[in-house]
Amino acid sequence: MEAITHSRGDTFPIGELSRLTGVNIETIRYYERIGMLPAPPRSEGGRRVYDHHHTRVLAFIRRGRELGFTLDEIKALLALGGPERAPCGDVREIAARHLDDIRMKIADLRKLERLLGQTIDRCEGGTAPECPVLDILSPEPGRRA
Amino acid sequence: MEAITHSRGDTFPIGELSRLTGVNIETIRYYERIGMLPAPPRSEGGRRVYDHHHTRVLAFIRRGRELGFTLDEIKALLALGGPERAPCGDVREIAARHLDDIRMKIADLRKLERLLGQTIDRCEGGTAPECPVLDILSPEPGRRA
DNA sequence: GTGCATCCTGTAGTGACTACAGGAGCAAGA
DNA sequence: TCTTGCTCCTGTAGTCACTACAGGATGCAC
Repeated sequence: MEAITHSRGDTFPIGELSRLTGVNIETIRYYERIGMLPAPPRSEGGRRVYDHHHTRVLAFIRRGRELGFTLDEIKALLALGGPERAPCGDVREIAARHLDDIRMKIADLRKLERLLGQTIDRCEGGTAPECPVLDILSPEPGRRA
Repeated sequence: MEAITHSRGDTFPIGELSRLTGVNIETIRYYERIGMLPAPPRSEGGRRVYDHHHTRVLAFIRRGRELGFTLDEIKALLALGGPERAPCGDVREIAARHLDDIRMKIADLRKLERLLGQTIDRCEGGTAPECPVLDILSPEPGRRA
């Protein structure tokens, strides 16, 4: 009463993997090409045959990307989380560095939010000769003629 | 006692424009190629000769990029802020849309910050077989062996 | 057996740069 | 005058993380 598309219960083609993980088919093949995702076995007809393991790895990659990790960072995490779950400290370091980045990004964006918000508030619409939005971008506050 | 590099007081070569605005030389040429920055006149030897106007436009572009506008948005703003400072309402709309984006980005990053922060806190370092950082990425909370 | 969805490979495009090769111009010093 | 060395030129290719498309093969249901 579920998963009718699976041919043998636990293997499935690329389209199904795509549906399961929400990762675009083209992107899956791209990941394989650049070595992010292990190349799966092929069917007689040459089609990729995936199993649950691929779903896990791909979901991991996807989540990592959503969290803003680069593919290289994710590759490192995957390697660390591999066969024997090597030094957790290493994993932690990657994550901590990443957290710093995130905090800086947030700080920048908030500054920007304030600036842009205030500026828009000062804007009346219409065809005023002095537009605060354009002025905040201009490095020279004085010159408007 | 200043600006020795300027040959004639108010015109200067690309390297100087780069220094003045903090924009990479290659990027300046790139902007010219894609029509972001007006092509300057050339010297006899074929070198680009810039003046203060270019500094202003380029600084505008740079600031816009720092604030996260795309080049297309900046192009639109530049057009709007052009010869006759057309409808300020249009400018406002671009900026407002952009502000929405920024707010969403901030919200996302904060969620992420919390998640990552909590996870790292739970991490002891060492070579523990169970690493919370790797687990937050794993879609299956149960499976660790 | 026919139609059609799904899959395959390979290439090229995206945005916003950045890097490099290979050469020309230019200014200052010996 | 010549040389050194910096700046500049064009053009092309690389980056990241995809995305899109062409042109063809496969697989499955009816």
